[in-house]
Amino acid sequence: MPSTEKRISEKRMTVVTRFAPSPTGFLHIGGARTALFNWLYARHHGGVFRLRIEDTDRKRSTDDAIQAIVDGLEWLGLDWDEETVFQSARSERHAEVARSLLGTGQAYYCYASQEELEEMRQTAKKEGRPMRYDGRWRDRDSSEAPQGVDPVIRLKAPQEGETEIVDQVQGTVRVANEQLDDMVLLRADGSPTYMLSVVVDDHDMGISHVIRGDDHLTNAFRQTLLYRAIGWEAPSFAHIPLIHGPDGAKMSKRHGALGVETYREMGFLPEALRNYLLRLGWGHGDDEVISTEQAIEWFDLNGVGRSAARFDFAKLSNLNGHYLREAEDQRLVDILCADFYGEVTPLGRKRLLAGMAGLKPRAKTMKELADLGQFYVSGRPLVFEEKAQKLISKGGADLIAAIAEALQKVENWNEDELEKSIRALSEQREMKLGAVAQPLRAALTGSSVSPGIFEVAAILGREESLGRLSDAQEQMQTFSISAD
RNA sequence: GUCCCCAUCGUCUAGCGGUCUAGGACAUCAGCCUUUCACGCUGAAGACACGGGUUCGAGUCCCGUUGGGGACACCA
Repeated sequence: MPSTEKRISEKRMTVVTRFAPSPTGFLHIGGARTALFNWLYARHHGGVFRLRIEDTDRKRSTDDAIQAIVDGLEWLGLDWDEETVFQSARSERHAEVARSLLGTGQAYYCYASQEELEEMRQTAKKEGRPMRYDGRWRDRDSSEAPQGVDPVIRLKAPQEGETEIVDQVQGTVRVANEQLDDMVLLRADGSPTYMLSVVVDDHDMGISHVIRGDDHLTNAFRQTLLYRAIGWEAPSFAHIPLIHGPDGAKMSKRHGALGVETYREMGFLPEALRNYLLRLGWGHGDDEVISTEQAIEWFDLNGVGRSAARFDFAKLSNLNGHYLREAEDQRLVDILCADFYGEVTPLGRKRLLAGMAGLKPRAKTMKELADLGQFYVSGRPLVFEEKAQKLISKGGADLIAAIAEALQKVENWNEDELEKSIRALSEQREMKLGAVAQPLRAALTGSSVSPGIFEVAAILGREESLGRLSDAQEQMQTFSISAD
């Protein structure tokens, strides 16, 4: 009723945002984006980004999940400020606020049973009314309370009028108070509900901006009512659209959402995921490739779109390929050895590093990069892919021998000399260069696809290259004689 | 069922009344490059959901329809 015209003056207060996941599973992609937006908003404004673990549901919360969330945020490079708040540790404070509301008449004890509540929902549904608690204990005296029933504390919410929130993304949204019921603040066992905890914690933590998923929009109304009842000023809300799966439905743990660690395992780089997530629902003109530094400078709530976006692996892969090409070779080698290969010898690492420039542009993910570079770290003899076997068989033992012979004569084992030698051989045999280069590639890499073969041979070195050539020669007989 | 939100190429989006014969990116297709595969470059195809208004003028504002999504716990 108070004309909500109260101007939220652009005060110079510090921006404090938070990411508040419940540790019931991994950090999924939607949560990661919410965290990213909060982080960017805080960093952009030189504010504070905090982490709060909403573990009030002790039955479903696990330490593993907390660890997964922390690991996920760290991997993504989203660092938070100040100490992490564990909601479960604050239940006494939450209960205290609920009780104080009892004192001011803004809340009341309710003794309704589960059965009664279920019945209310059924009737409401049947009568086409919103499914809500009917307020039967609103004005009843506790003296009427049934014996042996532990009551819950409910908020005495206004039943008429409407509640409005001015959302930074969704704009002004109002809902009739009739739609909102007297929500439970404190459970029968004395534990606080989510709605209460969130409001108290956000207030106590000094959160100025609540940026979260769209699915919380209706909660914002209830929370607004609570803020009002307590007499606190509500933070600024920004409800960002959800990420949908390729099928257009909300991504959830049940529905296609993967933990960030899975993206890591699939070979995506954190900076690529950050860039992709940023562009999912946020835009800055035609800019696509946006560095994190640039993102901090540009990020802004009014760049956030209002409609849900579908997750698209193809675009993420493309972006990943871009960042892969930009990445330092040494870093790539380190990731490969740590996450994708088993034991890698120092020599293998050296070759991998030397060959990285040629490998990089051919991969979109670290996984692909790992497969592509496998031949640099594998010991002899190589396992030959089917296509490689065919290439070698087709060329014939004679050709492999000729190649080996030609290479043996190369004095300076470098890319140029090697190329000259093979070109000469192909001319001499009146063959196209490819007809010679492909069998050579197959013998040196075990594959039909690789970086430039002379570069590969140069990096592998004379001894290794000739060794692989003779391996191919020896193993030829064992190749399934698939003429084609 | 009730309430809320959304609606531009297949996907992500630019567009904040005229400069839109609607731009970019990914994906797709064609070509160039080439020892393979990529990378890179060039080009092609491809969208304002529909219907009413408002206005000199609407992708841009309003209403409705349709379609999608979300929320309705002593879960968070």
